[in-house]
Amino acid sequence: MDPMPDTQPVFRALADPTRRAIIAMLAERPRTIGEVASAFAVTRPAIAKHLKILEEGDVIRVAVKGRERINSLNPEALKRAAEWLAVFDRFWDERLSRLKAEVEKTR
Amino acid sequence: MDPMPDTQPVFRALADPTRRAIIAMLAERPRTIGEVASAFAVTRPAIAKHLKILEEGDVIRVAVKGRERINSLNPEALKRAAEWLAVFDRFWDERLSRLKAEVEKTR
DNA sequence: TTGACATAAAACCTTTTGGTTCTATAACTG
DNA sequence: CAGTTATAGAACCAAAAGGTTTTATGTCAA
Repeated sequence: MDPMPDTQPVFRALADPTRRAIIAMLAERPRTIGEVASAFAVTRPAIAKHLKILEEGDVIRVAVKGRERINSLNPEALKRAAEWLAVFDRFWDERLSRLKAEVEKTR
Repeated sequence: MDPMPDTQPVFRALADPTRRAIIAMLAERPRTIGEVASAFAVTRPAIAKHLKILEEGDVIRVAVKGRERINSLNPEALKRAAEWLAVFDRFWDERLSRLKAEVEKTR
């Protein structure tokens, strides 16, 4: 009944406000776990767990560089969630929906 | 850091696959709790709880009619989640993002 | 008014979530 | 090599999530 079955990990990743804030941070630029953690009041392991969940949802990609793990945003995953929601676009903006369809077709 | 603070109830509502399926059902037409429940393997109270969470996120609106509660989709709430995600659009489709901005401006 | 029906509400249970602290391990750096 | 740094990982905890069953309650229909 869920129109797109593999959206679960993404929506799960998006469910927590700290994780959404991390997404916003990483949209700016890639960061190490330590850099991300220093921006929040919670402990490093807590942030590491959030990052793992984001990784499971493919919302972030991790590059191991020496002893550092550099986390960067993978916007494609967010696109999946956005597309799920786009199915309902017609209910609140018929016009935008048509434009979107046009763009999808012609690109 | 979360660009839009009151998105939490919506994203929370969207986090569960059963609730997303309910959203899809109600997009079709409004339904009573019983009607919704009959489409799932879980019990009626479980569905009632899901509907309450959807209501808390303002994703559905409830009209009490006699002994029935008629649940209908409120797409505006989904729009809020979609808009949060739209901030990241430019990362995966620069062109669509510009079109969207245009639509917002001229309507 | 009596029974069936739609839902509410309480009590309870198990698993997951989001967090902690403490202990390792591996990699740079002087 | 020695010390510091970046992260991993285990063990643990409280609260929330998702579910159940059982018990009420209000409403419709005969």
